[in-house]
Amino acid sequence: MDVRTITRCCEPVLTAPLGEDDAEELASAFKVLADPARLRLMSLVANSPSGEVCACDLVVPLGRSQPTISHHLSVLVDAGLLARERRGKWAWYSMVPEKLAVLCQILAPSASC
Amino acid sequence: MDVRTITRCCEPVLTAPLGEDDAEELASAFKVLADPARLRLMSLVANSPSGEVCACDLVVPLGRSQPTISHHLSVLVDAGLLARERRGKWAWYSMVPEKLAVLCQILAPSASC
DNA sequence: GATTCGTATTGACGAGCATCAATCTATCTG
DNA sequence: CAGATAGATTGATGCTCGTCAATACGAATC
Repeated sequence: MDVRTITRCCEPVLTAPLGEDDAEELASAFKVLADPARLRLMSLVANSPSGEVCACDLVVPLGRSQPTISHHLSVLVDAGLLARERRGKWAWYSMVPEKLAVLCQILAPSASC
Repeated sequence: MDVRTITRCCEPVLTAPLGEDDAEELASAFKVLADPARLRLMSLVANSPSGEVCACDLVVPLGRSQPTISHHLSVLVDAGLLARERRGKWAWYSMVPEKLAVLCQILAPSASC
């Protein structure tokens, strides 16, 4: 199972025993969400009217250093939860909402489909 | 926001900016899921025909020591994801599926409701 | 080309946690 | 009560990771 490639609805992991490899992979996906700074970053991007946010506008509201913000943004991009686009000196980030829905469906398929 | 007390549907955190305290709490909830041993334990309980599993039947399939299994089960119970019932010498565990659905709805409200 | 500015990377430090061995607690059975 | 068994707790260890200071990279401007 590759969490990052699952796209169709209703792939309920909790309706079949989970092997060690699959569990490791799914745990890695949740690990990305298990950090308050990353959740706040996603929240700020998700609530931007334009649908994207400049990295330069994320350091102050988060209250962390610039390298820390850059690190968390990279983790979110690597996980496929955010998309990065460079424009000149600035980096703009936008949501990839499908990834969240996939994790949701894995957890609670009965609630979604 | 108290993740463990939210019961109604559609409480989309990602449609409103997330404060540091709320983010910390939500991150803690995901941290519980961000471990392969705990995911496998939940998977085994969720797939039990009787709806409950004796702790004595979880040590061997997980391939971890008895104290480690006991530790993870306690974490899951404390998070409200599993319920524990003692019967004599044995401890039986069952799912509390509502908690998973709550996390799902927080993440991807549009997919569920 | 030199400077400036935004972002990414590197290295180091400290906290948190998954794990196990040893021990303790509780319950059942002679 | 004594022994046995299931589960929880304690203490220690090693690893992961969030964080920051310092630095490197890249693009725009002069």
